[in-house]
Amino acid sequence: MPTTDGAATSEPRWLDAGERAAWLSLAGVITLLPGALDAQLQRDAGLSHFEYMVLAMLSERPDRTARMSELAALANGSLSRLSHVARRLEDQGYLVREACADDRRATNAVLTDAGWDKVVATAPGHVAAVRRLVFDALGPEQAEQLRHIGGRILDRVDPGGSCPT
Amino acid sequence: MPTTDGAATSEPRWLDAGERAAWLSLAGVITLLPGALDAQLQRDAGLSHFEYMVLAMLSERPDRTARMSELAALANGSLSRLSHVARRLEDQGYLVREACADDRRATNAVLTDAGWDKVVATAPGHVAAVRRLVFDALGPEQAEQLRHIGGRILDRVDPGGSCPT
DNA sequence: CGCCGGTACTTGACGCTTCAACGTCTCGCT
DNA sequence: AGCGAGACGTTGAAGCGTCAAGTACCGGCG
Repeated sequence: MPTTDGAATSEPRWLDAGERAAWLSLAGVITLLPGALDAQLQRDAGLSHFEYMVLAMLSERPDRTARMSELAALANGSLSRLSHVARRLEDQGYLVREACADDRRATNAVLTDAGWDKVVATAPGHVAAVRRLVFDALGPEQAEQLRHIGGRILDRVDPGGSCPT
Repeated sequence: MPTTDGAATSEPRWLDAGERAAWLSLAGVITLLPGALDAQLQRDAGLSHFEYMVLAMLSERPDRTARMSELAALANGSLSRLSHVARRLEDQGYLVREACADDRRATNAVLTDAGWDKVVATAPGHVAAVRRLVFDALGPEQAEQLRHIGGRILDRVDPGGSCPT
């Protein structure tokens, strides 16, 4: 396709060797880490990583309740994606959706007791996987660096992200 | 995540506050960055990020040729995934698959001239997106840290990774 | 009061990835 | 030789995410 750059297609600033290496590792991480996480959760709990995030985020809200759009933002997913996932989780009895009294356009997702138990049962294995795949490979100062770097990238990718770090 | 363990699992080592923050940003990055990359490539070139990786990796090989399994590893994907994608790319004329003479189980993927042109036309926009989303947010020393951290995580996630650093 | 733009969410269809099964070929062992 | 285990790649079905409507509702303005 023609190079549709708003302005003239000026010669781009290519990545130098270090940036290129950094990019290749990051690209590897973003394509392989989700699969590794999903594999552990699927095997041990029958959940996808996104499903787990939904349940986990909900478990930390007051009353274990959140609006669908709020929950979608917390889990880093689109509202449509959450809607599909919420139906499946509701079918499995892990959460309930109920109309919101204040604003009848809105829907509240509420974690059931079964959902809470599921999170409690699933969290240890998931944390172990995160530790094994990520933090076991890093020293404390690298974990700190990761936090800053991840935060900065996240600001670029998702300018409306909830928490500034 | 609940701090009480009510399940039959052994007490795990939970993430401390810093690790938790680092993990939340990394989780955000791995769920949102792929979509952002795909969006740019899809809009400007009609390619997914994985398709682009396949073409780009192939373009850097001698004779613009690689075995399917080799190419799958370079692009960080499964052989099955590559097989489906290669069929689509072949239909679009960007590569050809031909039987390998040495080992008749194997298949060689070869980038066509059209495929080469596609990479040349697509690369600048893609590099610009990577720069905008990642490196513009980081200083040189952070890029260096990212390279190390990414490499270490990648070793954990994909123990058979091709390039030792 | 009634309309109109915008918000909140849901739904259905389509495309892509995974998973499991298969066909083919290679190599080592007897 | 011939056999069996394993490597290479392809295929079809099933599941999940995205996209583009569609429904229901709020709030402001004429």
